[in-house]
Amino acid sequence: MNLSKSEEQLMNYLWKLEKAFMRDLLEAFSEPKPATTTVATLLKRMTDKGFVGYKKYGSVREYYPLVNKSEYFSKHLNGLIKNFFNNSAAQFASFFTSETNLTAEELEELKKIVERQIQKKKL
Amino acid sequence: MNLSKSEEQLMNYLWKLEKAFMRDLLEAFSEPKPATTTVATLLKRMTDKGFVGYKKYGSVREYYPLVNKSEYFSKHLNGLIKNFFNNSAAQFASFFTSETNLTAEELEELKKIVERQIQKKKL
DNA sequence: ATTAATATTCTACATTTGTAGAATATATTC
DNA sequence: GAATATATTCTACAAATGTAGAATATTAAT
Repeated sequence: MNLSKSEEQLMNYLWKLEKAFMRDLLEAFSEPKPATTTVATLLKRMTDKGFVGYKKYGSVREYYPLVNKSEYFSKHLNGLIKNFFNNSAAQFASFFTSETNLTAEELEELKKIVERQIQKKKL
Repeated sequence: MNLSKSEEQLMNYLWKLEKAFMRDLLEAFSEPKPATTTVATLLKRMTDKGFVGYKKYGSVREYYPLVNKSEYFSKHLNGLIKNFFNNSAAQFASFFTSETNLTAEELEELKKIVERQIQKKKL
């Protein structure tokens, strides 16, 4: 089961807040904010799908993510990679660096990151 | 307007084939293949959405992509990046290298790619 | 306690998506 | 040309999604 676009957006707020009451989530949206009931519906669906949990304080719920962002994201990314790059992460990486316009600094940064990864592998 | 999951899959075959008749597309699917009408419906929707064009040969159509794969993909990716990484490609890159498990060779390859990009920037 | 604000549940409904049958048009083969 | 295979159009329908009103429960404020 997967999150839909708007569920994903809400999930993002939840990841950022780490835990949140309805109020907090509504605040997170920029204008025009969706109706409370809309958010409630989404939360219910997300809960049903197993992406969101909550703790009850009286009758009010404090929601929190049940999946962590990088986990979710990397699954996503792997799907994309599989779908578009015959499952080759390297092929994707190549595409990524040429198509995403990183600045010189970002590229240097990326290079360092890669080097660090290489070092790690060598241990 | 965006492609749905199964439209995307079909689009992938079309990108690979560059141009194709109904028959070719059906062949591209692995078992269990969808019904011809299913593919036809998808093609019609994709045509309506402006992602696919065709040339008529008599009454039969040879379909071809109207958007190119990297273009489509990079838009996609940018969406993801915007959505998950506050629009920072570098942040994404960092995530990517640590989460996607590239082999040592792939990392070296990636490093070269990045270096090449850096060189390009310097010109 | 009464009122006002909020949260939750239920219900609803238009769109989009996944999937394909029926009917029809066309092309191919014997 | 009759039979067969194939493509296209039309119609259909269930599930998922985006969105929210109505009703209700709960909490906070006066």
